[in-house]
Amino acid sequence: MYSNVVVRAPLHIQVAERLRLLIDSGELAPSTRLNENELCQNMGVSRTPLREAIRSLATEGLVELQPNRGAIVSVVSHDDVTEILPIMASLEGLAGRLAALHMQTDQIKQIRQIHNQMVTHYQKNEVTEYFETNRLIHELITEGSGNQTLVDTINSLSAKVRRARFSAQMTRESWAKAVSEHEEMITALEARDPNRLEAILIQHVETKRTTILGSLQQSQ
Amino acid sequence: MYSNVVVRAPLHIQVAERLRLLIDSGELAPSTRLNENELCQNMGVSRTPLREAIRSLATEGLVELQPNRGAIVSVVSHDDVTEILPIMASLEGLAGRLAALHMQTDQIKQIRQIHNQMVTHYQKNEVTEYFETNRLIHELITEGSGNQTLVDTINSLSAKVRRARFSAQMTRESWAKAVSEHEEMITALEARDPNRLEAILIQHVETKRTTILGSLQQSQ
DNA sequence: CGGGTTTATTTTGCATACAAAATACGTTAT
DNA sequence: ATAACGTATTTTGTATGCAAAATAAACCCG
Repeated sequence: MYSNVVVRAPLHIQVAERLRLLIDSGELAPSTRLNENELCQNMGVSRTPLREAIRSLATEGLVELQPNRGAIVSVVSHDDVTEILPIMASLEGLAGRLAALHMQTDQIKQIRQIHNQMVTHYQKNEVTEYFETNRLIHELITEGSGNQTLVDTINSLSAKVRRARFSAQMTRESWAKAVSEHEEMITALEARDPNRLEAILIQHVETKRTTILGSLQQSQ
Repeated sequence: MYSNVVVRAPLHIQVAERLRLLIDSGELAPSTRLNENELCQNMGVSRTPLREAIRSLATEGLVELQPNRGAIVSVVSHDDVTEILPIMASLEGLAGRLAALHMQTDQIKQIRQIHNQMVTHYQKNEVTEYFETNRLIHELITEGSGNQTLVDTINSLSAKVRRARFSAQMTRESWAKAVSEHEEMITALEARDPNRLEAILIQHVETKRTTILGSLQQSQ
C-alpha cells in the first residue's frame, strides 16, 4: 500500500518561509519592528513557532535581535554591500568556472534562449522582466556549478544585496554594459572556457558594484 | 553615575554558544540525537530557549532537524568537504589579496612572529601547537582583509571542514609542503604582493584538499 | 521461540501562562 | 507649557502544560 501521509513542514519552518518572503518583497521594510502578537494573529500561529522562526532568520542575518526589545528587519547598509560584492564576484567567478566545465550542452542551450529573451526585454525597455530573466540566468549558471554549498552561499549573499534595492537607479549606460557582458558570458559558456567565463563574471560584478554604490545613499 | 547593569545575553544565545562548543569539540559527535529534556537538565534551562537555540544551530548547519524526531548533530560528509574546499580556496585567496593591500605593517610583523613559532612547533613535532598557531595565522590573515562578512563566511565553512577531523592523518610529506607554503605566504604578505599571496593561498587549500580527501573515508 | 499487533511510555510540537523588562501614559510640579 | 516622576499597559523572555507523533514494551498467536 502506498503511503498517504502528507508530510507537512513544521510550523516554524513555514513561518520562516513566509517571513523571508515578506522581507524579501519589501512588505516588511528594513528596521521594521517585528511585533510578535501582531504577526501571530496575521499568521494564525502561537508565539512559540513564530519566535523559533525569528531566531532562524536572525542567524541568516535577515533580522536583528535586540535583547528585551524583540527583533527588527535588518538594514543592509552601504558598507554591507561594499563588503559583499567582492565576495560575490569571487564566488560567482568560481561558479562560472565550474559551470563551464560541468554543464550539459542542452542546459547551456537553454541559458542561451533565456539570454535572448532577456535581450528582447532590454530592447523593449521592460525592466521587471529584464531583471527576472537576468536573475534566472545567474541562478542557472550558479546551479550549473554542481556545488550546492556554493549555490547556498551565493544565494544568501545575493539576497542581502537585493534587499538594498538599487535596481531602479540603473542608468542607460550601465544597463547597456551589463547586457553586453551577458553576451560575452554566454559565449564563453558555450565555448566552455572556464577562465574567460570566470573573468567576465568577476568583471560583471564590478560593473554591478559601480552601478549600485553610485546610486545607494551613504550609510543607509 | 556609571551604569552597573550587566547586560547578559538571552538564554537561547548562551545555550546556542554552549551547544556550538560541545559540537565543535566533538563532545557531541556527529549523528548524536539531541534529547531536549536531557539537555535542559544539564544546562538548567527550560525547553523553550533550548529549542530556540537548536533552531539557530540548524540554520547554521551544525545540526539537522528531523520533523517529529528532534535534531541530530549534522554529519559532515566526504562530499560536503569536496564542495567546501574550492569555496574556501576562492575566499581565502580573496582575503589574502585584500590583506596584502590593507594590513598594517606591525600586524604583518606579528604574523611573522607567530609563523616562526609555528615552524618551531613543526620542527619539534608538536602537532597540537602547530595546528593552533597555523589556525591563528590563517585567522589573522583573513581578518586582515578588513571584510567582516568575508571573515564570517570563511569561518562558517572552516568550522564544517574542521569537524570532519582529518588532521591526524597528515603525512610527513604533506606537512612539510604546508609549512613551506606558509613560508611563501608570509613572504608574499611582507612584500605586499596581493596576486602572489592569493595564488599561494589557493594552492595551499589545494594541498589541504589532497591531504584531507586522501585520508577521509568515503561517504562518512 | 518469533513475527506481528496492541498498549504503554517517551519525546517532540505547539499553545498558553506567568514574570520581567520596556514602553506609553498621565499626573504633578516648576 | 514642559520636564520629571510614577503608574499602567504592552511586549518580550522563560517556564509549563497538553496533544500528537514516535519509540519502546508487553502481549498474543502462529
